[in-house]
Amino acid sequence: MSAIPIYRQEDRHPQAQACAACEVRSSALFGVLDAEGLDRIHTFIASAQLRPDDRVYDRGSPGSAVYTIRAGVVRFERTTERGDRRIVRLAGRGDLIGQEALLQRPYADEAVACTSVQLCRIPRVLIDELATGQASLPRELMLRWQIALDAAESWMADLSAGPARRRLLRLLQRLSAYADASGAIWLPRRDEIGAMLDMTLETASRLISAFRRERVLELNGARSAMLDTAALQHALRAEDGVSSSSGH
Amino acid sequence: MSAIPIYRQEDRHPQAQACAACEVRSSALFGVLDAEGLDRIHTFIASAQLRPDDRVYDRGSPGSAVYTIRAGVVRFERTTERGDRRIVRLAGRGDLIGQEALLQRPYADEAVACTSVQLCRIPRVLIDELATGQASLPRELMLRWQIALDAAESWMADLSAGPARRRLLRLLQRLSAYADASGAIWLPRRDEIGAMLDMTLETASRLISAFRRERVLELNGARSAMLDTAALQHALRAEDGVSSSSGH
DNA sequence: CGAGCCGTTGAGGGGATTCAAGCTCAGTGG
DNA sequence: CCACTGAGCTTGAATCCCCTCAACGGCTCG
Repeated sequence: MSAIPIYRQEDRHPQAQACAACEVRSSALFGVLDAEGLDRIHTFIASAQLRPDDRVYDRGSPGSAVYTIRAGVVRFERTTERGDRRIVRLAGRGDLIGQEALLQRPYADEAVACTSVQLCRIPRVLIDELATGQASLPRELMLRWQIALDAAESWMADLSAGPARRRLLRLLQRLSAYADASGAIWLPRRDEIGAMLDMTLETASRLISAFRRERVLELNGARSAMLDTAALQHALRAEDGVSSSSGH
Repeated sequence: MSAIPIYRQEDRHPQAQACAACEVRSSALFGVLDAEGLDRIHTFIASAQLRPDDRVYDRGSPGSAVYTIRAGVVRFERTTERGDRRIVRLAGRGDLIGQEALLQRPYADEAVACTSVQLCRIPRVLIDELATGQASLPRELMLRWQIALDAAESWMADLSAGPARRRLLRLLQRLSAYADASGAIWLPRRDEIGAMLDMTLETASRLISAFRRERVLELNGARSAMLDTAALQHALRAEDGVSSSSGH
């Protein structure tokens, strides 16, 4: 960027340049920092590239860093007492994850890459240090927490209630928010859909097949699909409109 | 408390004395403040008594205060696009609610008293003011956020999956954490159980009846019951043990 | 090329919903 | 005093959605 003084260009750590050029910076945690601030922290931040099913961190492990998602989709899993796993939430581009590390607490969930994922690892000590100087940082952190809380609650409200068909339609609607440049969405494996929506993989498969017949969805390789958003909205309205108003 | 200087006793605002004597103070937000700190803030804090079904705040209304729950149970509700309400989480003694107000955001949920509830209303501006002086306050706030996030995710993980019987057993287990001095738990109305666990009120009623026959539960007036925790644990183990290990 | 993973589809059964009737209990007013 | 009412709870019967069990096909990979 032309605003950066030339004499510092050569001094700057490659990662500092990467941070300055980062396309999610304005919406991410360190959006509040200026170029000088970035210079101070660059050596501690590491960017990483994950492949599908790579773990970001495990539930219960001592948290020493938070992560900003630059690209891709990450899921949060828990294992119930009965031993089956549940996916409780998704996170995507611009989201901050693993914030419990800032409180020196173990991670609350297992975080796993759904798609290929790019993220930045930010050590806890770095945030601690910055928080004393940068007054706006705590507020920024609280905002991230509220975003996560809101996501968890809204996931609960409209992905865990009603008939299987409606839950899956709602999930597709959410996945469309994570669509890539070509408009293709990440389509979970059938058993992953089951873990998200509390249904069996067979039910998920039958529904996906139905949506294909209804032209709501068009498969595009194994884990990718194109959505017909108009047809999706139509199907959702049909779900919400017809049946009785109490319960489901 | 004998540690409080006598000459200040008469000066102290009644609310300041109430705060100093508050039995949840050590676990609540202002546990980090000393007597002097309490003196400064007392005039802004108002305690309130709510009756069942009284609303603390509405979703969407501009948040100007957070609340600490001193006694009772509060539920968070959302209304789905289809028009039916869902209860996404509970909060109880010692919990901080409505934190989104600190970010000058509208409340994310409707908060409603389940039992009779005692709480303290803390204006946003008061927290803003204290945050500049009291360095430990932001950390304390973040901790509350993480507690809320964890509650929402664990609610999702074990109250929204599996057969109706198991979900209701799990709910009873959670409600036992909010039992009063006599050991009695708050028992929701049948349609409220439905809104929490995504089942019809008839199913909830049938299950409650079954639990009474099995001596897991003994009704104790309309909204109150005694739990046999041993029988409850036994029933839960039976649920988790017998059936197949995949799905439910 | 057989093994294993993932997805699809079918048949049958069971658990939860739907529809319906009746019950208790508190509040109200004749 | 007691029928009247309505809200909440219970229970029954029938239906249906979804789960369970099962078989099969496509695909990758050793």
